Amino acid sequence: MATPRLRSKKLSEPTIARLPVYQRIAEGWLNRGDLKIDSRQIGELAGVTATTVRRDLAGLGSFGTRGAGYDVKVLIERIAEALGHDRLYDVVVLGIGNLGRALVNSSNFLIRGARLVALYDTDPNLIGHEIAGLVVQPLSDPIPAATVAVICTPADAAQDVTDLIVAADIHAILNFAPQVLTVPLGTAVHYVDFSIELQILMYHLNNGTGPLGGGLLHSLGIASTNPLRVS
Amino acid sequence: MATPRLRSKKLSEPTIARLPVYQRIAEGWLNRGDLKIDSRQIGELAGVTATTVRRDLAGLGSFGTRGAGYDVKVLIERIAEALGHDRLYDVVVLGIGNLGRALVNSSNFLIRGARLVALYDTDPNLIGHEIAGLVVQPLSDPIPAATVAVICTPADAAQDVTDLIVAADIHAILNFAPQVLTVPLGTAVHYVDFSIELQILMYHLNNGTGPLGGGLLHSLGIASTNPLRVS
DNA sequence: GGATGTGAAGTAGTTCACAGCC
DNA sequence: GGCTGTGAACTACTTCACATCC
Repeated sequence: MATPRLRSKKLSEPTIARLPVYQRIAEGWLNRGDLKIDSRQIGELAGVTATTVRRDLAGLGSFGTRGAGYDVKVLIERIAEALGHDRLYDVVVLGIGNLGRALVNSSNFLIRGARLVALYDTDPNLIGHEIAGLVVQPLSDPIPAATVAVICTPADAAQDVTDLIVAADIHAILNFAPQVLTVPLGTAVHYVDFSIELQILMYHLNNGTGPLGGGLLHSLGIASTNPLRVS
Repeated sequence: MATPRLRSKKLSEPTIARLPVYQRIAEGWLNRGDLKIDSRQIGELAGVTATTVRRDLAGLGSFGTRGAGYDVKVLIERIAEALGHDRLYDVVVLGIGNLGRALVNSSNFLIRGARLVALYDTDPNLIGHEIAGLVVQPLSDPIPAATVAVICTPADAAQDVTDLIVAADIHAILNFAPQVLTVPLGTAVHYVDFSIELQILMYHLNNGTGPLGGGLLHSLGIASTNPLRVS
């Protein structure tokens, strides 16, 4: 058996969002020389229950050893496979302002499998300059048929840029502009919106869910020094 | 009746994340002079169903008019109330690299109610410089008892900075560093992680859920040009 | 003993369908 | 007519509890 090359049937959306966190935890563990980790340890560090961790990982095929936990290296590898890190992804970034520069220069943004292939902007002062090893191009240049486009433009430019992206036959967009995009059916858009994150925190501050309750457990979870529940 | 000052009992986590999107849509509507909007229109622009919009808004008290929709101004105001925008939030930002600068200079990050009160960094070249109207301070300076702390440091500095934040009696943290934080029970941490967003898109690219399926409908939803389902 | 993996139960969120009101 | 607001049905996710295997 041993789970064939078939990309594990279908993972739930929350699971997909947690896998990169588990992977990062495992990498930290590996760097410190630990070769085994169990679901309780992962759960504590990720801010979720051990059961959730086991269910998530069970979805990638059974590779844990009962009584011992998971082999850290295998864990990292399995998550990489599940997320598709074994393929190569060409990424273009449009809008090289502060945010765009922060992203392309960040050692954490482009993980294994992702490769930056082009940068675009409209600012004449930026065009021609080399950033992160690439020369910033004007938006009038043709956009290559990359895998993922990242939008870091101001909100009012985001839709125009999106139209260019769609015309370039790119079907996945990561949008940092605070602007809902209109795209043809078949193009995936994922939104990252800083102010929304701040507003969610603000809501919880007002309603005790956060500071007083102690168990926020958001999208990616909350870590606490008393990881073991009072039970 | 008319919903008293009581902060609407309790909103679900997904609802809270959608409200800012509705609000932004309403603001765009208002800027274009439209004073009425209905749940179907909001839903199309936000990438969710009209029913979901109505349920979300019903949680803020019944202020829609049957047959007509919602008054845009009232809608904006009600969401602001629900999210607690009528209070004042002091925000400190720690780590003024590219990302920190992008945030504090962004017109979208600090919404009504949020006020930037201090910036911190360790880089001697930055300390003393004025950014976004504030002088960057060294981390050795005392941190004021603000409402929210935003961490934009590299991953390896994040935990140290967190300890300073906790010592300063701040109970809400927005963390942009790719690092799970350990905080005392009672401190809310919300994570924003760019590489995770990219990885989620990559997963969907591999599994057809995104580009081929057409209906991603992520955390914040996907917009499509054919908003009406083929039904 | 100890930790995985998983049916079964529980909980949360979404969608349906329609009564109620404008 | 049209659109809101909501009980009821459904779907998705999490947690419990335990059989299973090292």
